[in-house]
Amino acid sequence: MSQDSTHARVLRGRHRIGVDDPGAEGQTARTRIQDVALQLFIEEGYDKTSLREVAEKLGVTKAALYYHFPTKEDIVNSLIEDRIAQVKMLLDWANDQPKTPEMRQEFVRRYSDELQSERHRQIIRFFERNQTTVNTLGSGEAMRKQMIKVMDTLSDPSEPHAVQLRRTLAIFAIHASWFVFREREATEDERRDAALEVALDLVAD
Amino acid sequence: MSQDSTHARVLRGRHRIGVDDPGAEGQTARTRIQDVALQLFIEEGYDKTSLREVAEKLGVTKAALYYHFPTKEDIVNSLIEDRIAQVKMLLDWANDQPKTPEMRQEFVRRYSDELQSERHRQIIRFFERNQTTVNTLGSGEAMRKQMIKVMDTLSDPSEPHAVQLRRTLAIFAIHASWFVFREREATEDERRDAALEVALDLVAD
DNA sequence: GTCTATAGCAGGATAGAC
DNA sequence: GTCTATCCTGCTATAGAC
Repeated sequence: MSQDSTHARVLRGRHRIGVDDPGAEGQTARTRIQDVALQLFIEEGYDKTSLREVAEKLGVTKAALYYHFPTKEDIVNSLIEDRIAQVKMLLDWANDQPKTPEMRQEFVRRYSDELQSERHRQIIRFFERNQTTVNTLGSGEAMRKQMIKVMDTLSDPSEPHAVQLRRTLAIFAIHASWFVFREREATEDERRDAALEVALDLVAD
Repeated sequence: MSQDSTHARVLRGRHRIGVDDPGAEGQTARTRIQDVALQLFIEEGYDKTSLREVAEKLGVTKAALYYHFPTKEDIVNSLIEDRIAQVKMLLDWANDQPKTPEMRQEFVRRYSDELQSERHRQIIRFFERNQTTVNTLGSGEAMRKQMIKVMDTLSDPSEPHAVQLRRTLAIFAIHASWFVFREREATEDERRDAALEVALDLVAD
């Protein structure tokens, strides 16, 4: 064995994060970092997750991360911007529609469908579990404002308060369904069906 | 001016946190610390709030805090334990009642009433905004388990999933109402009435 | 694109005087 | 009960080689 076998062993765990040209799974260095960071941010919280941890889980060093993202916050910002863009498409669609009960139901259906994407589900979980962090970020403020637009799509301030709240709850029903059925045995399909049934009823007339 | 006038000026800002014998406002040193910490934990997040900040806002030093609470986490634990005790009284009442729609409605009414207390509203806000922190605390786990008991009070696993979700949403309706009406003009009375109306409907048959 | 090394700072917590 | 002073640890971020 050579003298530096220990060092070599350590280095063996390391590798490039990813090339800009997406690999077989379509993962770039950027998305790989986002994935790992997002998971840790959900599990341990944004503040308690250090870049050292993220780097280790990726098998690289902290400094390598800084090549892809200028700061820790920028990792979060990039995630939130993806989410904002996604919801914006929903809102753009809704803006071209008449404000009917059918539109609201279709909106809810699309909102639910769109959360089939594991990534977006995770971003929402991140958002819910790190609210104080998100509130200090510019992108967090943008997401809050967008949430208000979603509320405006489902009801408007001229309606009775109870109606406004009831309609808004449709979105909460979908979000909360993961929490509620985590403790009760239910398959993912059952969860989605139940959430949709309740949400659709909440926005009906 | 004496030589140490600057030092004296600094010290003038300091005072004892409180005596064990409650003052005019019934505030002990302990509750004063809890109040200030709770507010900061909500605004900036638990992790981003330093004990230095809490101490400064109270006009004392960090070390003084450590006399009243052995660790930073213990401040949070003390708060959560207060909340758990409060909800436990509600659950104890519910356990002596038959499982009828009327009981559920009365439960919801009591749950809403009990949140007239600013302190408990704040603890809930703290909970919602610092979920990742709370998840690493023993007391947080206890509160999560208690939430499941609340769900069990309003419905049970033998019912259809949509019914379970719908009933559970009654509690979310009350919690979410502060968020929803923060953006829309509504008085506190209007907020409470709307929340109660929606919540009562959700647990009705 | 990744590394080693380190600057620079802030946090939680403790010791011991008063 | 409160203070000053300090320890220790861990973090974000940067410099500069390869």
